[in-house]
Amino acid sequence: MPSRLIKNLELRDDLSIEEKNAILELPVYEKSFSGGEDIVRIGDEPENSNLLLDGFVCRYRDLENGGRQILALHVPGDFIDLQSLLLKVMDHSLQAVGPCRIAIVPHEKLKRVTANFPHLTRMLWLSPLIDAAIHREWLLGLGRRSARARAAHLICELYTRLSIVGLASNYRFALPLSQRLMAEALGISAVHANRSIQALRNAKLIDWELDRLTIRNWDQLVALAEFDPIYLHLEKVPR
Amino acid sequence: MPSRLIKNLELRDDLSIEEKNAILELPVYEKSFSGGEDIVRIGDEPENSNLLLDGFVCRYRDLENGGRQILALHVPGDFIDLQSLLLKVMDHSLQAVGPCRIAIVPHEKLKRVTANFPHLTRMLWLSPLIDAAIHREWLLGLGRRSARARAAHLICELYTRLSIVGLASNYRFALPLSQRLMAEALGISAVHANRSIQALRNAKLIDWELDRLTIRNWDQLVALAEFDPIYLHLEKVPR
DNA sequence: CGGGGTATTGAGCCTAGTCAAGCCCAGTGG
DNA sequence: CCACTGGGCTTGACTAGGCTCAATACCCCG
Repeated sequence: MPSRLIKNLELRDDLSIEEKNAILELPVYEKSFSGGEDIVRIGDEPENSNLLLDGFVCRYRDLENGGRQILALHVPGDFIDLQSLLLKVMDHSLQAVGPCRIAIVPHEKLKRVTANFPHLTRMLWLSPLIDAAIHREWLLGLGRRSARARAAHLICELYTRLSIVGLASNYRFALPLSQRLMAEALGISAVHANRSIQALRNAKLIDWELDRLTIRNWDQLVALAEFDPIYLHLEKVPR
Repeated sequence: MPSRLIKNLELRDDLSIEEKNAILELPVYEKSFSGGEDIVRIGDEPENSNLLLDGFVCRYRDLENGGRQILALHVPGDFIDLQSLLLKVMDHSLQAVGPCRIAIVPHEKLKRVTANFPHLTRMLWLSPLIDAAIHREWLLGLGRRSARARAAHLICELYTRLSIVGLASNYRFALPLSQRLMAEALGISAVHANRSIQALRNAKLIDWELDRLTIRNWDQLVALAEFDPIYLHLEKVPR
């Protein structure tokens, strides 16, 4: 259902009828993955790009010593590997975090869109550009923020991103990450992730039981994380 | 001189005569900056994008506690902020590392290119996509590599990127970074950067005196860094 | 009831941060 | 020519944040 894509793009700029039709006419087929399954692997040369419909997906890289770093987390509505249209060879892998559903769009069709719809093309390119902006924010965190602040920042980011696609509200959302995955995203060990999260709990900033996370003090969480959503580029402006 | 841009794009795919002309006809004006000068600041809404002609530029972000993280380093030939064409508001700052020269291209003209030259447009979008790929590689490093491996990796990356634009050869190149900047890029303190670099020197992997860096043992440096240039997407293929 | 994955807690260690001092070198001004 | 200054590099000593190993508890599910 690329209608999810339309809704997502329209958060950032209006689309014309023709552009919406062009999206709706994209021949997509859907596919489901279960948690832990790889969707695309490093070294692959995909002929399709994937739109995440339901569930969570991460990008990751492994190191020889067994270390693994989660490079990005994706929420429903994200075009998770549009970049493979131009970059050809995958430089990282994509994995389903939990059960998820994906719409597969052939590169060939996307290329046709780029030939006929310049503005829509720009709108599609927003997605990898915002991914890059999020990468930069994570770089700042991994380089300079404390483990606690990084955890707080990730929670702020996920809450914000889930809110705009209607999957979070009232400071509550379903967080399908194990502490191990959280640790892999934050660049720390699982043990330390546990302690960092407990610090947030003890400071009464969050509750997190099973997979439901509740933010108990948004302002303090934002302050601790130095979270500023500017990097998510949520403004609706002509692009 | 956008001819530098043409040369750079042609590393990754051929351009037609018309496409080259379209680039050459871009009205650019040049500007020089001295080391430490900001080129664009976080929060700005630029109406131009910048092509780096000479010198080095970094992207960076500051934290309230005074910490600063360098998010990316750019070498001559890089289109350093094409993303501002779509993202409108800068989510980070750009600073000249040393004296540098820049070609300024109005967004309006670039937009016209995207309307008329789909393939050239895709080629231009390569630049921020490769930036994102480099971001991901740095994320892996900041999250999981040791300080020494990170330093080694940065050296491998810079050598590779400078080689393809003719600014490095025979395992030697001009490295205009102070150890403080190196530390800010690697996400460590200046003191620790010093010790990490000395470790590389003592292991006879590199020499680094003044601003000339010599790689004494490429293979070992690559092995220590687990450097694989796949993420630089250097293949020349139809895009 | 048993097993696997996940969360929690403690103990000891090590990487990297902080603070501080000294060094070298280039540039400046007397 | 020399004293002075400031920036970058180097080193030492101490501290702290985060890692590893290990044991225990927990919970879901079969």
